[in-house]
Amino acid sequence: MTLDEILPDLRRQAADVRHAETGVWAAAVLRERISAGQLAPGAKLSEEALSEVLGVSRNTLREAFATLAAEHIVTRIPNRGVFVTLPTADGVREIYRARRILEPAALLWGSDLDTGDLHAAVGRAGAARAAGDVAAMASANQDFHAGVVALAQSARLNQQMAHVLAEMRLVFHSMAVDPGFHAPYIDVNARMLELFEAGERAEAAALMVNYLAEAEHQVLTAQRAARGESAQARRNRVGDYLK
Amino acid sequence: MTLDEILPDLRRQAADVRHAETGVWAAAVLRERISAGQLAPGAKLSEEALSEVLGVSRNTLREAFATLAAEHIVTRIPNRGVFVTLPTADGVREIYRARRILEPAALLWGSDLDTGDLHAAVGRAGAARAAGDVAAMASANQDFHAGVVALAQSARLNQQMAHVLAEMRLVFHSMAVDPGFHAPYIDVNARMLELFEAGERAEAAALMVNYLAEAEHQVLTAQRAARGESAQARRNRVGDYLK
DNA sequence: TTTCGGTAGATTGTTGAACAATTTGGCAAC
DNA sequence: GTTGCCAAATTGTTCAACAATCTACCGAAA
Repeated sequence: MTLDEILPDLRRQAADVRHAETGVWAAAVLRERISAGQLAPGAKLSEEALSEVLGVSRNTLREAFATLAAEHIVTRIPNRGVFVTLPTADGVREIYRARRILEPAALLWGSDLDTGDLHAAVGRAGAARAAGDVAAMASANQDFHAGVVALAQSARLNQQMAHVLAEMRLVFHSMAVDPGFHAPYIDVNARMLELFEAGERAEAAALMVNYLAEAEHQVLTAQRAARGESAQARRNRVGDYLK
Repeated sequence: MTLDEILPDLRRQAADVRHAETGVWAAAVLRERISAGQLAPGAKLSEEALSEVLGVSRNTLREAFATLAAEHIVTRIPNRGVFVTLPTADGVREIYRARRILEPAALLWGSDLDTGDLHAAVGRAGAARAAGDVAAMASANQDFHAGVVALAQSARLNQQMAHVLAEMRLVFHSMAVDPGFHAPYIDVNARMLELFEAGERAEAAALMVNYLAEAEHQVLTAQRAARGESAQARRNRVGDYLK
């Protein structure tokens, strides 16, 4: 999907902006659009076009860009512009290095007082699989892993995990995802939750480590496969904005 | 130390700014000054005064503020201004919740290929203690713990830890630190490194968990003690900028 | 005296225009 | 097919202005 196609949409959303927080608002709008895949990885975010469409000044838009860049959602190349981050293989490995620390550690040392969100996520994932809804399956899976990190009860780790998952969505958007990709992991998640609640934390953590290693491998493989065939398409898409 | 006192200093530093990156540069200058304690927690960062002194426009300065706010170094209150973050007890607890995940996990699952930085930090800490240099002791201790997280080999976790340690410096700047505060931890660090290199990772991680629990308790106690006696002084200091 | 509004001044939030610096792409010359 | 240079487009940054909001001050009422 190109920038031009969602311009009307964005224009509609740019009706009510109040004093004090326009920059935050603009960042939220862009974050949301990127997360939904409407602004694809590699796309250039033109200052002039976006500021016009969002109805904010270039200065305010730049404040939003600074926020998104800090979240790695967007990449700034000096004097060239701002682009939706296009995940690389190294980027994927970096993501999983972080996840292999955060998630097992949360299982080992986190609080076991409230696992409601985890149960809910497992439930949603199962329902999504039954309904054959791939997007809902992916979303529920992300919720589960965010919930695991939430066991650590640290706002900044939750935020970090949110950023990591946002970048994972970019990874998925930058390649074709096999419809059966997420399905096998649903049972693994359920099993992890079971172990965790039974007090078998070390086992749960070990399962998480295995899960993440396996997932990383699959993602890297899929990404490698996608890279070749979509390189030309991506060039075209980016070309739209550079022109 | 008040803003007025370091204005000349900043003005000197604001000589060479180039195209493309002024905002980043301004953020770096402020980050450095805050880290060094020259801009104390609670101090208001006036847009007009700072932009004038740094020789950047208010717009560019605001871009820097957005970056620092994302790092929690600075707190933005809408329509009131930007302040150097004044750590609260809850803030301290939040920091230690994150550290109790990151640091033990890095010891458990991190790479053991390069412990050079850790040995160096332990060495520096010992030398600093021998020399009675409290600041160097604190700095070396921070280097050690940053080095532990670095074992995870994740750029974003390293960055997260850097932010956490920056906020810890704010905590120390917001209270009087007992000269003997850091000394006992030097041996604990050395012992942790010893265990880690002997392959006793679980033991090293357990020691880390204890260390962090103990440190959190001490910091909270010291903070509580400092809060009452310095409340008036802080009010005065902040008052300088509100005038 | 204390409290309650209300107003004036100061500061932040945001915009739009302007110019400087850099990149890009085309075009000529070799 | 390179190489070098120029023109157009885009980003980087500043400046001045105005809107919105907060703070502090001050007089009126209790």
